[in-house]
Amino acid sequence: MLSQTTEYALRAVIWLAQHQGSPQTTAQISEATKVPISYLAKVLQSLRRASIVGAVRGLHGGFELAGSPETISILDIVNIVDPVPRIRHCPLGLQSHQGQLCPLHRKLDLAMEMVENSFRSTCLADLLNPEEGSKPLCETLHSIAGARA
Amino acid sequence: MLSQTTEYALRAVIWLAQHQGSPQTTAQISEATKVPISYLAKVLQSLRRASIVGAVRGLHGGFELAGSPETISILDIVNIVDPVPRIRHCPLGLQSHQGQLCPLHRKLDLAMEMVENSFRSTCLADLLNPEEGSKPLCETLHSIAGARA
DNA sequence: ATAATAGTGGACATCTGTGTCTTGATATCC
DNA sequence: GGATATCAAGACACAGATGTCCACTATTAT
Repeated sequence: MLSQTTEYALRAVIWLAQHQGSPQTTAQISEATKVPISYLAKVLQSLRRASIVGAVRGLHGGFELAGSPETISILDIVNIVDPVPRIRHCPLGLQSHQGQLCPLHRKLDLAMEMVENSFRSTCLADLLNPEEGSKPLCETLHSIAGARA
Repeated sequence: MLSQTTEYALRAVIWLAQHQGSPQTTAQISEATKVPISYLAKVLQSLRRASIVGAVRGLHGGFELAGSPETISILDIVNIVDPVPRIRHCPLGLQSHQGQLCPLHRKLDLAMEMVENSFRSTCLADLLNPEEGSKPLCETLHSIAGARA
């Protein structure tokens, strides 16, 4: 349903959101988020081309969030690596009922729409460790963040 | 998000729901639903093993719905061919916060839960051509059904 | 019985998502 | 300038989803 790549991309940007100000190397992000480093490099390239993250080359370089966690939504990330597959035309491909989906595809698309809306309404800031809230982050993201702070 | 196989399985069972009483051959279902016949045969086998459909062998054989369209939900079908991937444990696999998801995965799982609930609450009968309603089926399913009736 | 119809099962082929590796480009430090 | 650190890009490898094919079994009609 959600691709592995989507998981990876979201973990990476959340890590970056937690470490704004200092560029994070691919190796650092990989260690913290448990994403295979070679593959993470590719995912980060996609995010850079989409201007979600910025890259700083050379010593002390790395990646950093291009915008603010308040203005980047989950959907922004998802749309880059693996967009939600909305159903716009009859998948059987016939001509009649153009723009008019059958009950099955209407229902399926409605489910996709719900997912899309859910993703659109959640920004990265909503996913950071809320000090007031009672919900902890995943151990890795939390403890490593704490250990290095 | 939804696999091709899921699409195929749903098209097939809806066709069967529209043709209760007379077994439909793989060839008939394939033609009507535009699913590659060889692959459809495999999908139908999965559905048969799960007792969603019944198979009648030999001349005048085919497949027929095992239950009634009112009692079979979309989720029943989806669960057989490609279940909705709920997130039950932290995908990063660390021990602490067991049973406690981080905000990211809580959010993602919530989206999956919405999809699952939507599928659970819709039965095949809801997807058949509602004579009272204004929403037509996809052309193929509709017109071929009419042409053969 | 024989032939025709139709599902069953497994091997095989193809394509895409996932993941690795190597080489090169760019920036910093000394 | 040379050494080091780091991103950039593309070739290659692997696995699973998708799709095809064929030999086999079961049932029915004549």
